[in-house]
Amino acid sequence: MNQATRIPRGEARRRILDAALNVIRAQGYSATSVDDLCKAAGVTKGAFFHHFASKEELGVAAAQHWSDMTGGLFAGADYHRHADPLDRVLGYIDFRRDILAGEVSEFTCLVGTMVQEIYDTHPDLRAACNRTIASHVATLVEDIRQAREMHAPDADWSAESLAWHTQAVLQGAFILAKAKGGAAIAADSVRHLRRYVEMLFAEAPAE
Amino acid sequence: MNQATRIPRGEARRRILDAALNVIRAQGYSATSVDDLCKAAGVTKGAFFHHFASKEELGVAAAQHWSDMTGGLFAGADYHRHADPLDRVLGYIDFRRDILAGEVSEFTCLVGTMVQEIYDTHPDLRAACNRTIASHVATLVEDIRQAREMHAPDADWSAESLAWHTQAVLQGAFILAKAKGGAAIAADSVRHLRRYVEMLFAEAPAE
DNA sequence: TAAAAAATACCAACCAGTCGGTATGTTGTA
DNA sequence: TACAACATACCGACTGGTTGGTATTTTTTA
Repeated sequence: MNQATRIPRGEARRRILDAALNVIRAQGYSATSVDDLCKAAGVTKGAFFHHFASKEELGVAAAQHWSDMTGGLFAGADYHRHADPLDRVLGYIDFRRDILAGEVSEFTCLVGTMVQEIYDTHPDLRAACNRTIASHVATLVEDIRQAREMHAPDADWSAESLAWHTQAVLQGAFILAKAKGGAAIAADSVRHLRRYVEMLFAEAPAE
Repeated sequence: MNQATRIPRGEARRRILDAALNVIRAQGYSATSVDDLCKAAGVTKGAFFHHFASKEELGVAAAQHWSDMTGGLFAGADYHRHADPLDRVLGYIDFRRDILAGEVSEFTCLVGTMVQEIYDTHPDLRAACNRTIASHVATLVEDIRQAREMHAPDADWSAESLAWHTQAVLQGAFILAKAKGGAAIAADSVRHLRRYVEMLFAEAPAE
């Protein structure tokens, strides 16, 4: 009967992955059933298990899909245009703050949500989430390293550890936003993060 | 047959709550079934639903129980002995860092884990988690306010926002620890937080 | 027409929650 | 102080519905 709404052949997998991004961010991984995903994607269960051997495998693929989507978003953002690497780092932080708008489920992180629930019960999915976070961290490290060499070469912290710290602040900010029911508290935390980075690179040279 | 292992009358409720703290932190809220909780607590399903009208109501009670347990832990810690409020704030941060040891599920936060999953689907439980975090934040605000007045009265941030920021860092650090499978990365982030607080209160007066 | 892609129908295990009933107090009263 | 009346705590089999996953059939396209 609903021929008009039939989905084009070959698109089921992508539609399931796109649906997973939204549904899992709103409901969590465990509370999201395969049927929920099929309904949101507009496909049948048969199509689902044709493309994914299990729910966990979908989760792993969704983590990679999230990595691809957000990777494109950040790669295309224009904070990269700054000549000074510190401006690129601060531009990244500002970009993250600007994103904090609208519904909570729209700006929070898929892999942060998933790994919170499944880290001890689904090793492969945990590893996939870790890969996604680590690959995003890797895109920050080079700018931070350059900024450190230029502005704070003797600092007692590593570029890697600061890059991971930015992710800790963001992930924690998402949790507070979920608890309070709004983005404002998250933006406050990102502003503290910006101030911290400014101070790290503004310190007077050793006297 | 197992008369010896029968649990004393009146202890079922407490045992369920204690079990919930551990099981939910390890498996997440949604993935934890009522039967899981009953098994871990050594009680029957009948006892469970005698004390809690629903799984969500158990979650709400567990958030309060967590608040009571951790509230006692922090109230009894000896960073409160410092005369300078800044030392109390830094002592709190060090205390949080020292706690980061052992199994991930033993140092992570119950309400952070729960609210991540259920913020959009279980309003009462979300509110309970928010109350727990807010009440912990409240225990920090007074020390931060005093430290601010003493060391940085003209700062362009509020005591409340810094207190919430500490929780963002901690919650985010837990997520990274879950993703990476160890406490080390979390301790790194808490060290960044300490450095930030030190710098906030060490700034030279306006020139 | 062969093979991939998707739909349909179905299963056994499991889920949150219910129910009738028992064991163990606690309270009122003579 | 004895005992009836009642309340609380607990038990575990059971229910309707849902779960992740499978087996089979139909459709599409190369």
